[in-house]
Amino acid sequence: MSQGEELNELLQVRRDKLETLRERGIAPFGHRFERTHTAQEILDAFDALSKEEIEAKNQPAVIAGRLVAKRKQGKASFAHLQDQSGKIQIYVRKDQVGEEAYETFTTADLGDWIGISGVVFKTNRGETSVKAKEVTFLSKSLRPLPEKFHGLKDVELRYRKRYLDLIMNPDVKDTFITRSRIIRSMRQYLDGQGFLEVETPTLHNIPGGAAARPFITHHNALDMDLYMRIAIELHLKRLIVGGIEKVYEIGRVYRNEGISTRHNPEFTMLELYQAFADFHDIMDLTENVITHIAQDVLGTDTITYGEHTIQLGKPWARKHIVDLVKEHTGVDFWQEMSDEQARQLAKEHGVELKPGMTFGHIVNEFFEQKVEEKLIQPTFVYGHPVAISPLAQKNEQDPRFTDRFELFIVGREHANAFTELNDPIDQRERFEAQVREKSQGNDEAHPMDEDFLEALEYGMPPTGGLGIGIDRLVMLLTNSPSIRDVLLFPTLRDQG
RNA sequence: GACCCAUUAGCUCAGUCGGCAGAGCACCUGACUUUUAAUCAGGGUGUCCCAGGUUCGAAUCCUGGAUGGGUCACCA
Repeated sequence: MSQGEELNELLQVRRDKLETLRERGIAPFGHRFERTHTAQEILDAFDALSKEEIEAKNQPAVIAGRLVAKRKQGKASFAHLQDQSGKIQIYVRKDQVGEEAYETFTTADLGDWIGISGVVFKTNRGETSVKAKEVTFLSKSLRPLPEKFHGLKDVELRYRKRYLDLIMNPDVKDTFITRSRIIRSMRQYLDGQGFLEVETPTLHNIPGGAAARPFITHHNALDMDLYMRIAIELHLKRLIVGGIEKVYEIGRVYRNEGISTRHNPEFTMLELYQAFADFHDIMDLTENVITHIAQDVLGTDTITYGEHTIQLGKPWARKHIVDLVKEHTGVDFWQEMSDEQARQLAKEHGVELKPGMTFGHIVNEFFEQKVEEKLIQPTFVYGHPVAISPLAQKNEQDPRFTDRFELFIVGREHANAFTELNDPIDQRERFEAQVREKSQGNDEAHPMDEDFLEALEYGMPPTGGLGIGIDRLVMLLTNSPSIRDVLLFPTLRDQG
């Protein structure tokens, strides 16, 4: 509440009640409170028992929660308290708690935090509840909660005031609990495979490791611009050079791009590098880690996403990008051809190109415009063209393509991986090609990174690397249609 | 960035052809000792997103803007 804001009746009433509490010697913002049970613990232990069985146990319980429903009935009241585990009904009688405490309870507002000490019982209607012997006022709520039946639906309010969304919509909390479990499961799996988790800088001197526009920031004391990282890649590969053979980081990356149901400017990536491995090994690892997470967190490898039923059970399809383009369009990019011939094919098939695109870009455009959205079941698409893969090793048989794959599920990219380019001379040429692209207007082309090249020149073992977008994986496993549903506080414009 | 849609009470939403701003929940007053979207009686609490314009008169029509959502673009 800003200082000057005039209080409407709803807000003023609550402030008046706060004063009344103070006058009666009750702290409106109280102190520690020791409880014996959560709401769910009581339900788990007693809900299956009969009214008589519960009565015979005469089980004391101390609970605490937010008052979310209240049904006053003269000298007795029913209400529901909500804690992190769920809701439980309480029954407060004037003749049990005394006049003072009953007054405190009946004048409490929805949203206030209350502690109850009493015994577990079951009502005539069969709801397991706690009958109060003592009422402790814990904390005052000065603003009214959203409506109890319809909840909070306004999407903008749900994102801007996520706490209200969490109070009113139980599914939301479940999604974020699942998100936490997914990440924990991922860590446990990788740790079990002997990977070392590390933390590398998010402030970079050169924004590399991906093709994306960065956020620029400034360090005052050094008087220099820094970039928020767009990928973790180049630092983890330096660690491979340093002899850490299995390494990963789960962390935030930042890309200065558009916002959509699948893109947030900051998002969470897993990146992982394994010495002496190639992209085939990484495919196996990717399958293993995702099916492990699904089994561990959801207990199944068959999941529902929107209208689709997805089989996450192994093995997943593995298809070359050129074969997929051929399958879906009839165009055969295995044949040797000039950039001009490729452009002609794009024109014939209605594939839109930007100026300066070469053979490799055009193959990729065919894939993105004609194939990608059709890959519903898990599919490893491999063999991406060199032109769009400046950090991947070339394929030995056909150097137009690389030993790289992307994982597609429900038509979306979920992972990107390759046999890492460890030839510093080739890497320099790739960077130089990217710099040329940049000068031709591709502002997402990769910049030259001399420091990284120097690291490669000391010798990097053959290495397989992987990136998984955690947010999209959570979307998939929680059946969430928008990335904002799996981010507690998605990026929004400043309120006008 | 383009196009489409939305914005009315704390929340969820109506509002007809341009003619006094509405409902339910929440809230306030009262009744009520096993209720549960408690019930009963009474009470409307508002910058109709903002700024202009048209009109005797605008929540409603027009123009511009803000915020959000969707689609597209961007995102290897």
